[in-house]
Amino acid sequence: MLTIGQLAAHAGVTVRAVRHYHHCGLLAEPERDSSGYRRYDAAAVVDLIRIRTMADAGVPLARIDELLHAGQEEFAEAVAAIDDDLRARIRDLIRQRRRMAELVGGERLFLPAEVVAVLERLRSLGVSERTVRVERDMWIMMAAQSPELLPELVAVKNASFDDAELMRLYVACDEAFDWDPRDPRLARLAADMKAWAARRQEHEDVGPGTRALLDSHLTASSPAWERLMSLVAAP
Amino acid sequence: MLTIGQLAAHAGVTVRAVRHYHHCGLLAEPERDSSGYRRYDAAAVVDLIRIRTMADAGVPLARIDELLHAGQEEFAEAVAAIDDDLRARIRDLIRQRRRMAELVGGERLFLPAEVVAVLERLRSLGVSERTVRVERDMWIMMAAQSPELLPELVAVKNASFDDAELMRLYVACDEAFDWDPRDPRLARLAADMKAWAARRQEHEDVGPGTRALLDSHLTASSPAWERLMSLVAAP
DNA sequence: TGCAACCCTGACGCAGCGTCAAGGTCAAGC
DNA sequence: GCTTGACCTTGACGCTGCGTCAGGGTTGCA
Repeated sequence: MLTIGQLAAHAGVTVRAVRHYHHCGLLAEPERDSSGYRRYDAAAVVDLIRIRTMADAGVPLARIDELLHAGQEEFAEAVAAIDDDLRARIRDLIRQRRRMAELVGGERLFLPAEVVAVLERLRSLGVSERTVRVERDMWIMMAAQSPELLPELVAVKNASFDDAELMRLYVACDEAFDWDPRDPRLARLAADMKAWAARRQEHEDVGPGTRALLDSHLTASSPAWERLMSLVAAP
Repeated sequence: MLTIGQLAAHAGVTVRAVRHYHHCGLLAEPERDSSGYRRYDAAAVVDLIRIRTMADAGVPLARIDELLHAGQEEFAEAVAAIDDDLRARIRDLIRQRRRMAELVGGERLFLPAEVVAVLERLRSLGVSERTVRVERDMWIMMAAQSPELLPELVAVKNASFDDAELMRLYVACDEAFDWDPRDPRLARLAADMKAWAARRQEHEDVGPGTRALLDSHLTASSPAWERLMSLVAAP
C-alpha cells in the first residue's frame, strides 16, 4: 500500500495535485488507514498516470473524466475540439508576439511609422516638445477610434505642411501655449485662424465624438488654447 | 468630461477592465463629480489606450506601468524577456498539440505503439482480456517510471514469446486467475514457475520500487495470483 | 526520546477580468 | 411630477490548476 507521497512520486506529480484531483472528483478517494492517511494501490497509480497524460496534452481537468469513459467516436470528437482550442491559443500568442515586435523605440511604441514621421516634421518646424506631445496624444486617439481613416488623415496632414499660412498659425499657437488667457494677442490670432478656416476646403474628418474628444484635449492642455478655441468658435 | 462608459468606449475596452486597472493602480483614479461618478479627460483616454496596447501585446498588467516609464534600454530588455516568455508558452502549447495528436484509439491512448503490439501478441496467444488489462496497467506504470528502459523491456518481452515453456506458464496463469486460492493446482504451477526461473538468465529489470509496485498490482488483481506469488517467493 | 520527514484539513493567492447583487443617478417621454 | 431605461457606484464570487503557508497529528529512525 502506498501513501499519497509515494503515489505522487510514482506518477511524477505533486502531492498537492493528487489532492486537487480528489477534490474535483477526478481521482477516487481511497480508503484511509487508522490514522486517517490515504492508502493507495497500484491501480491508483495507473489512474493517476492516465489523468496526467491527458492533462499534459492540454485537456482541461473538467473534461478528463468524461473523456476517459468516452467511446472512440466522442473521444475523437472531443480531442478535435480541444485541439482547435489549442490552435486558437497558439494563434493568439503568435499575434501577441507580432505586436510585441512592433513595440520598439519611442513614440513608435503606440503609433504607426507614418504618424511618427508626421511628428518628426512638426519637430523640424521648430514646434516645442510639449505641443508635439499634445499632437501625439491626438494621433493616438485618432488611431484608436478610426484606424481606417488614418492613412487619409495622415495624407491631409502631410499636405497641410505645404500651406505656409497654416504653418505660421501652427507655430504661433505653439508660442501661445502658455500665454495668459486674457492676452490681447489671442484675439488677433483667433481672427487669423478664422480667416484661414474660411478659405480652406472641407475634407474628411473624424466623427463628431472623436472631434469633441480631441477638442477637449486641446482645451485642457492650455488655458490660452482654451480661450483661443472659444474665440474661434464664437460667431 | 467623460463618464467611465464613454472612456471605455473610446478606448475599446470594457468598463470592468477600466475599474480593474484603477484597482491595481495601473490607471490613476480621476476626480469624482457631485454624485460620486468618475469623470475623465482626454488624457485618460490616451493613458488607457497605451495600457491596452501593451496588454494586447501580452505584457502582464503588473509590468505595464514600469514599462511605460522605462527608458529605451530597459524597455527593450523587458520586451525581450516577455517575448521569451511568449515563445516558451507557444512551445508548450505546440508540445501539447503533439501529445494530443498521439491520443488516438484504444490502448494506444497511453502507451507507445511498440507496447500496444506486445499486448496484441498476448491476445493472439488466447490470453483473456482481463489478464491483458493487468499486463497493460503494468506497462503503463513501467512506461511512466522508467521510460528510458522501455525499449529494452519491450525487446526482452518480445524475445520471451519464443520461450514455449514461458508461454505455457503464461496461459496457465491466465487460467488460474479466478481459481480458489486454496486450489491444489496452484502449488504445481508455482513449482513449474520456480523451475523456469531457475533456468532463465538474468537481464535488465525495472528498479526495486517499480518492481514492488508491479508485484502489488499483480497480487491485488487476483487472490489466486497472490497465493501463487507467495508460493513462488517461498524457499 | 527527540527530530526529521511525512500526513491531515482549510484557506488564500495568482491573472484578468466576467458577472451577478443591490443599490443610487440621470435624461427623456408621458 | 412620475416612470422607465440606461448609466453609475461598491462589493464579492467565479474561473484554471494547482503553489504555498498555517496549524496541527503520525511515523520511523538514531
